[in-house]
Amino acid sequence: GSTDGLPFGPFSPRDHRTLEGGLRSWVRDQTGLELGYAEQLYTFGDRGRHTEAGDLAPHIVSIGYLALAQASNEHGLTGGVWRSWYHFFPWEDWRRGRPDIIANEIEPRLKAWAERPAPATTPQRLIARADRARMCFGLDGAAWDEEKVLERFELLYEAGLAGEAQRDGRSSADAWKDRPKLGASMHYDHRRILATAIGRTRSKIKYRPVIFELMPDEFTLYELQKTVEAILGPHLHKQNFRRLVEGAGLVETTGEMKTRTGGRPAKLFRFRREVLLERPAPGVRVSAPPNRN
Amino acid sequence: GSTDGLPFGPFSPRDHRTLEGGLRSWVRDQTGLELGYAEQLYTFGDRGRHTEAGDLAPHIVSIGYLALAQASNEHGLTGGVWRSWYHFFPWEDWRRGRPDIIANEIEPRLKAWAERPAPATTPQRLIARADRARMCFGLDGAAWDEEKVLERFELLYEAGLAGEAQRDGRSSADAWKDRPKLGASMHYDHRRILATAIGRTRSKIKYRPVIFELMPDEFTLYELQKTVEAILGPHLHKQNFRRLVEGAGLVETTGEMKTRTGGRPAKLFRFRREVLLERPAPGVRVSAPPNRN
DNA sequence: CTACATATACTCGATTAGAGTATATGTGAG
DNA sequence: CTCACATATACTCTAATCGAGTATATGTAG
Repeated sequence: GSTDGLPFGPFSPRDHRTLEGGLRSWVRDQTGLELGYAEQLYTFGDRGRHTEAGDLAPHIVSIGYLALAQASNEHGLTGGVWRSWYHFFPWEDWRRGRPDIIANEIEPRLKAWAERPAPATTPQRLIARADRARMCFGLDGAAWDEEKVLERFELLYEAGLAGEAQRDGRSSADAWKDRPKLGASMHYDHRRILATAIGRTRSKIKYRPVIFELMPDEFTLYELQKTVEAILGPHLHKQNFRRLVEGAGLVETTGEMKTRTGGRPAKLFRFRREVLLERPAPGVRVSAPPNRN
Repeated sequence: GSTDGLPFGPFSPRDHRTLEGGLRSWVRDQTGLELGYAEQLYTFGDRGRHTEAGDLAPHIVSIGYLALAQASNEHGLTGGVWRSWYHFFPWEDWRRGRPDIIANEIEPRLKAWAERPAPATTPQRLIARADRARMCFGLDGAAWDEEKVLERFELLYEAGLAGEAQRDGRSSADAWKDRPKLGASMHYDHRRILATAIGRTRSKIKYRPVIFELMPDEFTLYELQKTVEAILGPHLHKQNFRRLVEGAGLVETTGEMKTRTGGRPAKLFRFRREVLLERPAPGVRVSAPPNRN
């Protein structure tokens, strides 16, 4: 079908010495992309992960990775297509303020779900459905935590609002059963893996300079800010962002300027590699602005 | 031999629905311990992990977990022995100030190692040996980052200062070859896994209230502080610790007092579960005091 | 030449974090 | 019995940081 999925492949110790080496090699084969920074995310091995493929399929354990590549790399794409991650998680894109889908779709449908009794098998200790919805999606004045990407997806999945839930045969007595599902579905549990990756990226850029894995060698602070915003969601206070990034010693000027920015020309900067030797956890330490519901 | 190792066992989707369920079940069988909080750490699957078992051994992929259990649980231990993690990582224990082993053993031996040329196969981008040693162990005035447990162990391993390196056949032209190795070795790559677990725990308690998984239901703030210090290493400013923990809404008084503390009786506290509904990332947000080299 | 957009410098106030002082109240040695 | 001691707890002070705003510079496009 037209459902998207992540690149994946088998690992054999015969062919590859390390897991990460295997990853790089078949991502190269499948997409033509040369990966930069890569880190392990999570290993998915629960029974029934591959319901999509039928119950008789062999048990597969998948090791999810997060990897970054420079945007310029995209031209070399020989297989697959590029997709914005917000295609699969529209509620995560706060760049133009709180996404409408939260108030229009998520909030009412989750509230309806919260009012139905949870199955008796649910352990005691668990937080009530309504409270989970509130904390995850920042409803009723709660704060939006941009790192809780996985929690939010799992909640929607449990509530039967993700396409995958239906496919996996999770029945849901949802009154909104026939309403469109939220965000584009993916093969297997790949959307879960992607959710983990987004959350990890959002957390990581705050204490490791991985943002520069996505940038060209030279860039303006505005471009850097737009990249950070694309990852984190909310838009940032420009003056403070500058102060932050320069004060943290993350960048240095190249001496060049970039004109044709649509305004005053901007200084070009590059990543200041020495920062790795100076600070234990250098990163873009932005905190989300207060809740803007 | 008398070498220690972590509890481990096989996973079969036949017996267990989830990876974590499998973990809990055979930890219970092997040790009698009932695990509280558990989280996946890392999956170790590189070729040659099991050198100890010989080259012909089948390739084994291990999924490392971090799990916490209450101290009182310890009495139920039916298998294995309890060990302080500082038995394996003596340089991580900063509770009584900077451990002597750093100045007496680690610093001179790492400096000697740094002066020898790195093998030609080492990639360009890598940070120089001396700089890595400096950043990892806070030498020459650099800050000590208590979360870099894995980086430190890997450095010692590479430098041939861990017993496992010798066992794994990593030759090292170390002038100190016959000097005692640092910290107690463990089976396979279990010390690596433990290092990952320590680092993750140190990071986690700062933004998740997992510290209470280790505490009894009621405790004094002093006991809580000692537990945090046992995990993080450095000792904390008592008055500020109180302010922090109470101000964050993490605890509430039970109304009871604990006498026989060796001083003025202390109020008893319990974990305030509601904090989970109030703050997105509640935890013991202590930052390490400035470097005390 | 002027509107506009972006770049960049500087200021201000609130909050927080590190550190210290002061005082309260038990236990146990003599 | 009392006093040294250890711990508990309240409060203060100062510096650093953070969010937010103001002011000004310098291009491009019409």
